[in-house]
Amino acid sequence: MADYKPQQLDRKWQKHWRSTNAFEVEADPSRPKFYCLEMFAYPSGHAHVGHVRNYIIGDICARMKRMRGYNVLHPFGWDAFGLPAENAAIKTGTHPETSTLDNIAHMKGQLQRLGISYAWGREIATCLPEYYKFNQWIFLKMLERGLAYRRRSSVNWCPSCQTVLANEQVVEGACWRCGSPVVMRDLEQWFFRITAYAEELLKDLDTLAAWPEKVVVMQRNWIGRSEGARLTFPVAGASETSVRGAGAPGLDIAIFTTRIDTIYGATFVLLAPEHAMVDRFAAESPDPVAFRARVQQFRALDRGARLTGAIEKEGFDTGRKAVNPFTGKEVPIWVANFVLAEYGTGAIMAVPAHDQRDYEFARKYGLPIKIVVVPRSAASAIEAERGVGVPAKPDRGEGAPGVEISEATSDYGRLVDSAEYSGQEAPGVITRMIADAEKRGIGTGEVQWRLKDWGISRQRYWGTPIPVVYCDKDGVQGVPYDQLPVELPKIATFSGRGDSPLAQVPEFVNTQCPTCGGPARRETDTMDTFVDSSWYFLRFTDPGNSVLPFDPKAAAYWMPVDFYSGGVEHAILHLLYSRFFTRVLRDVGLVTWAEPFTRLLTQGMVLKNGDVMSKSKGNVVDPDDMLQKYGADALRLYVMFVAPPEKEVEWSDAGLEGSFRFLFRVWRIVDHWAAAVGGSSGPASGTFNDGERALRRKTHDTIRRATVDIEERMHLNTAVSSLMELVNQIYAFSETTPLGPPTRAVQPSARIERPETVVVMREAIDALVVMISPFAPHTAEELWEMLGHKGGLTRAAWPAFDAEVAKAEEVVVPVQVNGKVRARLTVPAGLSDDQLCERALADPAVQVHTAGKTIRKVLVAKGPLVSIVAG
RNA sequence: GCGGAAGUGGCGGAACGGCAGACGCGCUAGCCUCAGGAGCUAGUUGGAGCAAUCCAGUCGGGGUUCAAAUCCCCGCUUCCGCACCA
Repeated sequence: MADYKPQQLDRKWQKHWRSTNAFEVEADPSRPKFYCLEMFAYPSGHAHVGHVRNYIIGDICARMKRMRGYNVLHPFGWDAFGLPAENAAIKTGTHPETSTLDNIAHMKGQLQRLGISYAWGREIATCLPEYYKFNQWIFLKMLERGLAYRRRSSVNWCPSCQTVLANEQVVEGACWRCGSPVVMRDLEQWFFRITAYAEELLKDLDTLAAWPEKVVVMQRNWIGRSEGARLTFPVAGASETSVRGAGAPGLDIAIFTTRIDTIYGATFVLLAPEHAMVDRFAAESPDPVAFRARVQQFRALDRGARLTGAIEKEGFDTGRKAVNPFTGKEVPIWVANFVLAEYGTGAIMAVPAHDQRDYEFARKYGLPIKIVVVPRSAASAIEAERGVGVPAKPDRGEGAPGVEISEATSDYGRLVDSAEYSGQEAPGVITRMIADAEKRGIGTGEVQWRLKDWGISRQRYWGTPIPVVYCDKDGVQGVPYDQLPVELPKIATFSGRGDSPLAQVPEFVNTQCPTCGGPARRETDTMDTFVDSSWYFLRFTDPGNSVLPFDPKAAAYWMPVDFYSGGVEHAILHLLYSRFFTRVLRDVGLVTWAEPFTRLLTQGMVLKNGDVMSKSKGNVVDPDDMLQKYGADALRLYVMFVAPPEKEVEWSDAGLEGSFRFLFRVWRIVDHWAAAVGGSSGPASGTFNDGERALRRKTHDTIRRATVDIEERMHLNTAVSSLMELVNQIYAFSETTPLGPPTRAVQPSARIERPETVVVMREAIDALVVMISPFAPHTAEELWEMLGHKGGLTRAAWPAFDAEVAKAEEVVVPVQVNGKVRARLTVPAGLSDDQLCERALADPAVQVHTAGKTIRKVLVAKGPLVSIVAG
């Protein structure tokens, strides 16, 4: 027997694939395309089996589709900018470029040793000017279209290191390096106006039928559309005219609410500590110093406390009043720490009876609570109680009905104590109240989004320079296209001090104004690395283009990505930004559709000792160790067999060994039969005996199952198990032939008398080797060669399923009596329902259970299966 | 709190309303072997029985159906996401 030395096969076939450019492709409109993509990698240095699982999943898909006749694009690249490399540079002095390129080289080797079938000719790395030039190009397009803009925004600042910190550098409110408390600092920053696409991004989620429901829901929540009304609460006493809603500018408080139907219960107004009106009230207050001190307390406290969990709701009275535009009554204005400045208008009307947060706040400070909605279910009970006329408690103040409530009820229902709206019900009354507010000029219907514009400025070195210059005379200007890329200058030392590292490079900062030629300064911030990953899948369609991000024709052929797989941690940001970018590029005219990823798979993580693998936990399984022991194929097969791709799995050495044993089992049986079945060809025909027909049935049934499991259901684990079943049956069949089992040496006298046996065995073994090749490509290629096939496996034809052959001649039909299986009839296939019923009722085991009972019903269900109801 | 997913042998997991536990790991017995942590064969949900077979059984409780792991309702548990979004 030929030795099975998987490590040698790995080397042999990987070399072969490389030297023949086996996986490089060109667009070919005459052939159907398939774009298979795994999320590209951050080059951290070492891939562990958790990362690698994803690449294997994609590879099974890519290899299978190639054999199914598709022109398969399966590229890989590197998400190569980012903070870790810069952090390392600060610590060790190694330049990010050096460490990044080293890491890429190492990880690329790892993936090649796994035999992943990438078109390496299309490899990209986002840290190279050829790539990030087009980040800048897209930025300029956005700038032209008003989709990129500047505004002040706060960043984390470490006063001790004198530097800006990214969110991931802030650990529990403190600097990652020195542990000092982080403060907020306002800087001018660049934003992408993703909110301009909010409506479309939300609506089109409905078209993503082949995305996991979970991801769609997460995106929907993240976008967070809510319908409501923007209403004006004039500040009392500031201007007499404002009471009628024609208020002097700056003296109205705008609020957003989704519950205008509760407005008669709005007994106070709350402002976010950051609300513009707060500063004004402070200035006008009797004691501005004390006022500002309290505000400052909230502004400072907020951020740190929010990380650790729920903060106690606190606030204080501004001493000012606003007029509820519906009741016409004055209500107090408070500042509250839980009101968010960045959502809605930064101010709310508080309805303590119908909002739990407002309720807690009202209770704490003794503010009035007024019930204005009676939920349908509780209506009669509460009305009965109200009827007794329990006096209002002092802390509920004027207008509070005599109903004791212990929590807010936010259910919809019938309005009470709401002037002319009393007795009406949501949702109708909401529409009417908004219409009335619009008529009176005190408000308008409005849609609010939880999604905010995307701040892309990073005060970092290792990223794409933002292609903008500032001229004292001509203002903010995009760098002209013909001056791209704005290259990242080499920096020798990384101090980790200062706001933006690039600001410390005068040769970079000082430039000329593209308009007047006078002195100008460059933007020194770099882009968020999510920009890089928001369009890389398009770059793969035309990675060498130096004029455009990609040729629209290339994208038109290859896109959209047919199968995209990666970690669920990118369910929101990366995927949402990619959908946003694709729409922008559509509006720019480079592509013609909006959704970049047709089918999405979020693969589960690989755990070790019940925990996510990580260097710090010391539980990393290095694929290279496994390759050395068992070869790439056993690892690939195991990772696919252990569970469905979406599920997380616990790593098991024993399981890996089992997969190795299976491959060895395949190797032995193919080797055992290679001489007998190899070399010859032709369709399977002849007069087959029972055993031969059974094997053919199994072969074709396996073809059907494996094809569906891989291509449609992505149940790679069951695809493998069906192949295992086929192998088991091939072994069993082999035992019945003169050649015997592969464990026994073949007798010199052994000869296969029946040509049909050879034909059937060849059909089974050929199909097996082809179908196992996506999982175990090295072993399969070697066996394929051993069987005398020429031309390699990567583009061999996937076996064709023949329904006639797979059809069973005899079927086992279970018979249920009152829902329990009492007999199994072995009958020829194709009996009529009546014949089946007749035989079922005649069966002795059935008669035992129907004896003495009346047969009430007999039916034949698909399967087939006979169901008898007796009683 | 809101939203999502899931609960099946000792373990990983199968089963597009129709034979629960495919396939594998582990374990048990036998064969082969100088030996085996190799290979082969058989067994392996629990309980009763020499056995044929019978009873129970897919988190718990109801329901729909000739038929439910699967569909519906209530509850429990676990995991994940969002988390004061007005």
